[in-house]
Amino acid sequence: MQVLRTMKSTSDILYKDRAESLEGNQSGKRQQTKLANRAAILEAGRQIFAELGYEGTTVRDIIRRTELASGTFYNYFKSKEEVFHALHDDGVARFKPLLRAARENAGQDFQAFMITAFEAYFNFLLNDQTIDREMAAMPEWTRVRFDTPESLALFDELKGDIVAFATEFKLDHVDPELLTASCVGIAQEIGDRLLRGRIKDIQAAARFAAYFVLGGSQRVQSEMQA
Amino acid sequence: MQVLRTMKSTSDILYKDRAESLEGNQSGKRQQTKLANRAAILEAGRQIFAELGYEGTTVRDIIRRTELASGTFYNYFKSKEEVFHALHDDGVARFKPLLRAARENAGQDFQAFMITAFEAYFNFLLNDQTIDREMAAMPEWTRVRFDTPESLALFDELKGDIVAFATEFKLDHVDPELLTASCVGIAQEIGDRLLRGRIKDIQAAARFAAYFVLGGSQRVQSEMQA
DNA sequence: TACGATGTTGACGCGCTGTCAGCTTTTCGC
DNA sequence: GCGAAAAGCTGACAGCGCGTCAACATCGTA
Repeated sequence: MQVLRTMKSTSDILYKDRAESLEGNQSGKRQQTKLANRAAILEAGRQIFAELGYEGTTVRDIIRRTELASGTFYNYFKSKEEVFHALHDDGVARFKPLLRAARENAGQDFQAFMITAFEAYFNFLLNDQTIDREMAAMPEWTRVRFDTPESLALFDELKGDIVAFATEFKLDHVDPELLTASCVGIAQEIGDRLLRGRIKDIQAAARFAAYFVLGGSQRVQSEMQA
Repeated sequence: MQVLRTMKSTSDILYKDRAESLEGNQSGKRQQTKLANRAAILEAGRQIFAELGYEGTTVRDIIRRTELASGTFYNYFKSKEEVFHALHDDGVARFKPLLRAARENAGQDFQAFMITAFEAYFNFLLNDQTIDREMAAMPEWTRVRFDTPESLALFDELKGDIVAFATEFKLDHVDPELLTASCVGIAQEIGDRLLRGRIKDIQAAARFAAYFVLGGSQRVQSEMQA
């Protein structure tokens, strides 16, 4: 049985939009069911991953939460991994504009950019319906981390921004690769602690991270040119 | 058939030592085979994980590389996850003394401590027989990350060191939790890029990270007290 | 309406999981 | 040494998830 009625407000619309952009968007009944099925699988996946963790969930668990037959799953995704990647990329796509906004609003102000960017990331992590959020909050020892092309593209964009500011501020002895890596590492590790409640204050954390990066870059610059 | 002859130089001796410290160490034949079996499973696990990745390997793959029967595996470990954790903790245990040495040698010199610690970590990552190394080098999108109690203990020790230095240098407005998180994040992210060859020069990376942390801490201190 | 195209269904074979009754080896008391 | 008991190894087995595919249902089209 196909799924058509199970359209649930926010996230499904997102999935649908994304899917539409990938395929031709004639709106025959065929196309509609395909979209609805894809959305249903993704939504089910999101729920199940949040409940059972990545390792714990099976393709069967996901498909059982929909009204589809097991075989149908494989018309849409190759594996649970692919579902997770789709959900992850979805999150990245939603975050991207926030990073862009941070850049636009900051103008030439490196510090403002950093503060806004970190704060946007932390807020996103805590408030958006990211799968990563639910999973990081789980008390497991074994975590999964994803480096999809989508994430890597985001990192590259960030690196571009950072290089631009670094040039502007004459940080010519600061390796952009190392600097970007550091920013990402700091964001991830602090983000993780925010998710687990070991750190509470988002704004304080964002300011910390921003000042840290600024001070760090300058120090590297002065030490390296010596 | 039990395994006794398969003793292979370095790593097995490690496993054996660790296991011995856990159990009573009478050296009856029984005890000896237990040690050898445990070591054989761990060594097989190390190999298979490196070949097939975490997700890709099964308990059967591991046990098949030893001369033991499938049921025997469960006398030693509950799952492949537990094998991985044991291997991981093994690595942590080998790294710990390196961190201690860095602290001892540095004396009151924060900068020296940071440089040595980062360099020790990066060298360890690249040269020691860590499973994490082999796995990070794999071109996968889906990675695993482990936070065993052993790792967490290491982080705590690091945090202790950092707090000591922070006190010494009057960085009283720098949140130790955030600072430690940043150090760990930087180390991990740069370490990852070293493993994948995106960054080559270990010493340069270590100096970068150290100066970055020092400059970052100072900047945070001055900004936060303002 | 009728027919091809497209998509769905669920049963099937395969491989992995964790267990357990039966067997082999070691230990221990005498 | 010897024999019984304890410890531990073994591999077959039931249960389940995986990915496939022939049969079936539904849609698009003339």
